[in-house]
Amino acid sequence: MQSKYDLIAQDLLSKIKHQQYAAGTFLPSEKQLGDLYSTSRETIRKALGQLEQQGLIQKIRGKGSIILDLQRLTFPISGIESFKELTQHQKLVSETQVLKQIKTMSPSHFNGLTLTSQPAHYLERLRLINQVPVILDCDYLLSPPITTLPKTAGENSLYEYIEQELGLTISYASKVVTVERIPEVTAKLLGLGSEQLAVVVRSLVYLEDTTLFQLTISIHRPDQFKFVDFARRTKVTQEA
Amino acid sequence: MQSKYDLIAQDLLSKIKHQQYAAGTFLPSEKQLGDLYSTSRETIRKALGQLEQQGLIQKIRGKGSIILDLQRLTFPISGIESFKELTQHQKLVSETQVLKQIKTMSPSHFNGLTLTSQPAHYLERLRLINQVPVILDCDYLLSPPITTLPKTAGENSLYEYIEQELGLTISYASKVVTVERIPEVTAKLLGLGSEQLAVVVRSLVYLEDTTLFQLTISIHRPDQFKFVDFARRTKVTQEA
DNA sequence: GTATATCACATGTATAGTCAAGCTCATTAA
DNA sequence: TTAATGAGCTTGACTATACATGTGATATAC
Repeated sequence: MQSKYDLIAQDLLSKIKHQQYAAGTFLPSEKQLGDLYSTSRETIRKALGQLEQQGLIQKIRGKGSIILDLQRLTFPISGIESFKELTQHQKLVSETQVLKQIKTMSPSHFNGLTLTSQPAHYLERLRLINQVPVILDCDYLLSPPITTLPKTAGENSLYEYIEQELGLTISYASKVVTVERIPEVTAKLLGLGSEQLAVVVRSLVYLEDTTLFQLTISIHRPDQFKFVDFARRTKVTQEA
Repeated sequence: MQSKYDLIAQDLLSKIKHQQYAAGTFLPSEKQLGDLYSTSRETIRKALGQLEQQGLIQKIRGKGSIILDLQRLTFPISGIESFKELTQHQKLVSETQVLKQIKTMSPSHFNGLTLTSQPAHYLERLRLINQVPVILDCDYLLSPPITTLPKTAGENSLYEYIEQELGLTISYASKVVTVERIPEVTAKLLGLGSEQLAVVVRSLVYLEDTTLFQLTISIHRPDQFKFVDFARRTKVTQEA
């Protein structure tokens, strides 16, 4: 069940997308929205806080919440999204080829970290957009908590299987993006010549209870790679 | 002046960094923290919300707030940080060479967007870490709101000048990261051979009142490029 | 005419309270 | 012994209220 402020945030998002609220104009005031949705101002503020965090609106003290231009925020790979979710939003013709699916042990080193090696399902998938290979995804799905992994899960949406079928809640991820020379075998898979550079995204994905459940090495064709990010200047400094 | 929950968030962050609260353990409960800081539970919750957003803690319903491993979150280029802030956090020996500083007009096209061309200060700076060139930054600082730009601002911290001297508040940015072939001239500046790929980050940076004030093209040496991101799975879907 | 004061309204911060729901553990009942 | 219950903790959601502070327009005083 979703909370009231989640529903309001989604409703506002939908109204913004359908231009019932136009970019550059102000939303109704928090009080007015509270009356509209029959809720308190704090609940409205939580909904608006979500939209602000995602870069859909900008709150200005004493004035109101102005709607930002959505055009400038297309194709966000920021956040945690599955390939299926990503391509669906962009309405692209996508395809996934499962190259390998075996049981093995997870690597003990990742992103310069030492991890405990655990039983895992190893999954290798090639992603194509408009028949062109763009990404090679290599996943380790740790065996607790993911004990069984049907073949169809990899072909369809892995996250859909994990969240819908297994009832697990994916919570957060840390990612490291680098540019590296890749082995000739993988370069060929992506249709690249030898001695080529590729964008490598290494992710550690965690569940709600902070359990690590997925390690992913995602290799992108550099000429197809595009990463769009929205960032807010944080007040809390990271220094001592 | 900072708010109470900002101060609490910073205090908790500092205590986590200094391992007064160890990774993997739970923070005191919201009620206990409220007593500790002599404040209400809601105020504590706002502070904890900030820390959760930044990936420092994970809140678990019914249990508490668990402290995540900071080691796994080093070198975040996510967010909006100036080069100086970035290198200071990492305690790196950095240097900035101002290559060019002239008045010109801002480009009318950027990231596939059409913008209105405006008077601007154009700034070209080479960033070195440990005497090695790693980034070439090309900035357009729009003339309203940034009318005067002393030479020292570019050499020291540009954001310090904008925030401290001019009293402007930097609020948010949209970034697009791609990998591109770059002109031989710029490749030489970064110590790269010809026909080389580089990571190009194009940013639009805005003030609190949604005024665009900065356009940046940041060209990174691919072998030195590293982007670390923390992401939470969002509940609010971007689809219709 | 111009500057100032004021007022209405916007968001920001803080507090106190209520109820729901998840987790842990001890007690109880079968 | 085992299973169910419930107390007491936790966080999540929501409401109501108060006051501070920024914005903008109007009215007032000079």
